[in-house]
Amino acid sequence: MSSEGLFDMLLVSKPIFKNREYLRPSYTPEELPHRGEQIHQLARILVAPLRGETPSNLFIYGKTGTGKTASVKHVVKELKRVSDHAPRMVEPVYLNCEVVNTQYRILATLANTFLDKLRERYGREYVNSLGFPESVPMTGWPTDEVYRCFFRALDHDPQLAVIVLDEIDRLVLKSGDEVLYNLTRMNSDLIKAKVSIVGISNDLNFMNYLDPRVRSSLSEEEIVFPPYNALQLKDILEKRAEMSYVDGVLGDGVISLCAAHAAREHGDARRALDLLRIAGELAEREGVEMATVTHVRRAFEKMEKDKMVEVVRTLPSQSKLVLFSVVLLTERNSRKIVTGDVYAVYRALCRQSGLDVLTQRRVSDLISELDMLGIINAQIISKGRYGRTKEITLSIPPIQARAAVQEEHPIDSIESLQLPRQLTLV
DNA sequence: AATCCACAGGAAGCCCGGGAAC
DNA sequence: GTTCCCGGGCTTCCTGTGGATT
Repeated sequence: MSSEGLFDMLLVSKPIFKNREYLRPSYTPEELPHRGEQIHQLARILVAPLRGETPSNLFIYGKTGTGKTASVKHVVKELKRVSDHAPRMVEPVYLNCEVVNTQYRILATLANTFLDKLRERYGREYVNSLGFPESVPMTGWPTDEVYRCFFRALDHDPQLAVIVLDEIDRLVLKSGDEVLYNLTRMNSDLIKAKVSIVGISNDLNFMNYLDPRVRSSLSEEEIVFPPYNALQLKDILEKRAEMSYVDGVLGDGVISLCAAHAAREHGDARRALDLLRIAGELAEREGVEMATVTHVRRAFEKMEKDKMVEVVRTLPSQSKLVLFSVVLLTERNSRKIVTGDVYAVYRALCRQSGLDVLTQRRVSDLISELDMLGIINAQIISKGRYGRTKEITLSIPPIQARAAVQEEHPIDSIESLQLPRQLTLV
């Protein structure tokens, strides 16, 4: 192949995408189809304080990819726009508890946010004259000091702080519910300002870890985001496809198939969009002018594969060695793989790479764990007189597993190992 | 019917790192 | 800082077991 033609194919073939950004998870659409009811409820609850009523806290629950975050962001944005003419300004703060996940960091972020707002409104000198610091450092202060700073900055003006805590379960799991307790209690001490907490979670179980007082005050209002069904997903995909794909490049049934796949996985719209995008990217890479259902199928396989490779790559090294043993045996052996074989190879691998050799008892557990993860399949079988064991097969292509494991253990083949006799002569 | 293989998998306890409590 | 406690990874020791073989 001449290097001259290297880019020809890519440039000459017609583009498939108009703008693929609209298919990425980072893009928040203006319009959220099939979430009208939830958005309406959200708006109804959040707008109450603008009419002088006491704000309610709000808890939102729904599986991943059901539009929780997008809906909240959307409503909060609208609310802020409307509130310019209301007696009480709305100041939304969005915090993702996956990132900001301790009491201190949350309070510090809030304090700094409202300090900034104060400066915006009155100028730096005035704010400094009130004895506020330039900013709250992200570490170092006593927590109650940070809290007080936030409190004062907030209560300086009549405003409604809408504090959105996304993935709130992460916070509670890591740092407990003390922050939530403090935040939900604030309203009784605030004079001019008010706060409204919006908690978002995809795990309903975490409520059990909360202090009952926090739980009841956080879930004064609750909104559930049900999964999208296949029809709704199809509708969403169609809208986005129109924005991101060139007209007519999507083959028959492409969107339906993406929707069907995602509907099976608890109606995750994010997954559906990924699928649609990757299918297009595969077609593009091939240099064809249309994405078909075959591309969707391949995109689906690719996504599954990527997920699996990631799981294998992050396995602890002992598990990797066990898995690698299975891979080597799969490549070399025609006979059934059983626990004993795996352990023998595993020991040889350990010795070669200088790792501690675990007991067979432990390796047996590791095998079960790999089975649970779906990387291998281990079935207990009885060979009568010849004992009872697990029969093991690899659930993923050996090359994939190899690639993911080998970066840590560069071993070429089973021949390079010194194995016990009875194994080598197969 | 009894035996016996090659493990499965439960129970108890050790060791270690990390976080909470003092 | 020290002490205490907890959980995870691991070992040791153990009992249990399905079915081909005797």
